[in-house]
Amino acid sequence: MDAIVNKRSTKPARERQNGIDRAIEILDALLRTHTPTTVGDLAKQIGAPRSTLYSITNRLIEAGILEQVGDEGTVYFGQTAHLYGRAYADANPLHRRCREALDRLAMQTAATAQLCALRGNKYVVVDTRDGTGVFRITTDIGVEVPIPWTASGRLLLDHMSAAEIMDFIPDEDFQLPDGRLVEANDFVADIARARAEGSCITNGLSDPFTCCLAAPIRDRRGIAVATLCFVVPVDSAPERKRGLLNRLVESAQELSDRPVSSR
Amino acid sequence: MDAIVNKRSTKPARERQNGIDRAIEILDALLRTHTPTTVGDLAKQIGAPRSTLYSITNRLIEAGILEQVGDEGTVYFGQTAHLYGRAYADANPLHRRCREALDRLAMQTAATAQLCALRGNKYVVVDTRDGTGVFRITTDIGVEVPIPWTASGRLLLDHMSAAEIMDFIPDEDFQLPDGRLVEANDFVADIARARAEGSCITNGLSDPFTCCLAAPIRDRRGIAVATLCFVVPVDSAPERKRGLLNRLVESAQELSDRPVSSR
DNA sequence: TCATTTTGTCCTTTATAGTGGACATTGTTC
DNA sequence: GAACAATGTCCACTATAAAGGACAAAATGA
Repeated sequence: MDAIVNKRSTKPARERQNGIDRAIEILDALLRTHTPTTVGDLAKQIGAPRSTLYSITNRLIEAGILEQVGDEGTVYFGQTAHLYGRAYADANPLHRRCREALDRLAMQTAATAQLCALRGNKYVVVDTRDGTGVFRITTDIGVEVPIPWTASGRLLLDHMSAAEIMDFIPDEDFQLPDGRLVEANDFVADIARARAEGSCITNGLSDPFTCCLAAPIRDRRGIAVATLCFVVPVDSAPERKRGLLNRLVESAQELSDRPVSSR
Repeated sequence: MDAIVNKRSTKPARERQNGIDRAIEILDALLRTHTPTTVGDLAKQIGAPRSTLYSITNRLIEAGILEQVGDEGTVYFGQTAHLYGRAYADANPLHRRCREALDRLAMQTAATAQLCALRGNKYVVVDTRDGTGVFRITTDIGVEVPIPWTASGRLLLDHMSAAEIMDFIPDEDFQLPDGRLVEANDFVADIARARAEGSCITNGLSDPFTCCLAAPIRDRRGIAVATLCFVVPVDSAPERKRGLLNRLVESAQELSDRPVSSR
């Protein structure tokens, strides 16, 4: 049990935690499990006293950030959390434009279109438009996934040196869900190739039946801050994949800031 | 979107506040102002020491719940807040179905369609599909509005007695933006009529140029937990308003059909 | 049926986080 | 250029919240 691993900031797990830290741990635990959870379970997961969690969850419930789900004992995100999130999405110009692009892409292609980004040293799906086809591939928004499992992840690291990359990614994240190991050298080479080509494709990487196509959205410094991504069955026709990738690259370039000419 | 009214305690304004309370005050202040704000401003708004807010905002920024906006000094909601909100919206079955209904309604009618609910003793827009017409009426999601200003508000209170209603709504909320006063008796009568008719229409109430049409989504106990709502120009043709209202009532009834609790 | 586990609440203790200053910078205004 | 207003950081003090149990009640299972 990897109880108190604070991902984003390496802070020494003290014996006595700050209430805000505890609250954040609760929220992140719920995001990770992606399902309503009892307070006792939460306490176990994050290694905190139950009494502490009861008082904090009650306060968060009172504020509407959490809600009691169903009739018994589990809590999950509440309506206030939704309002906070909408405030973010509405205020963030890049995010707004990406949403429109997703709408367009999903509408035109009937494939699952996603907006992806980093969260700490993991990959997350930030937004998605699920495709309409029979093979409706869906992904949970916000669930953290090891970067080497994804096409987007390769693009999102393409401003880093090999050393930085290896330092950034936890060793265990190179192991795929089926047990295979992604070789560090291959991974670094993948990233260089993705950067050179301005896109990335993976076939049956994190899942044997899916193909991921990704294109980077870059800020003015040229750093990939997010990716647009299609998820389609791995056996889709090559020309369809090519067509999808072209659309993706085009949209992602429109969303990118124009690069700043060297100083 | 629980039926039980979200009771957000009127804090006894102690001299020394809990960190979590402070954090919630920060988030709610940002939701209220609906714009990136400096830490100093936040401190002024919620009456807290700047040093405290700096430490709390920094922690929230570290967690991604807040983000620094632009290059200077202001903070606003961050990507993590968005992920929390999406987790809520995806997990809440009623919310999911309402989103689909909004899509349908907005698509078919080209009017602005909204999902509204109570938050404490205020009315908020929870979700919206902005219309495509020339008079594109938009509302900020999550901003609290006095209940008497709205058509939906009348439906959302229709399980309360007159005394409960008057106790629930702050006196000052009966004053409209233009200074007019909503008479308590009229308001209670409005609510009774809305309940009897199963819908509510207001013309030029909170804004002289808009007409609001609303229909209630009820839980199995018959309590209105949310409303579907159209916002159109006040001078729209009566037959159009009637048609919109019919669609609204129909959709809202479909959403009321099954029990709301998630299991 | 009894034995376990889980749940929610309550209490005491003590490490510490929120406070209210001070301080040096930086940005504004006149 | 001086006067003023914000910004971000730091520090010492002490009210208080997280901790760690204890407890009854409810749920679970054997």
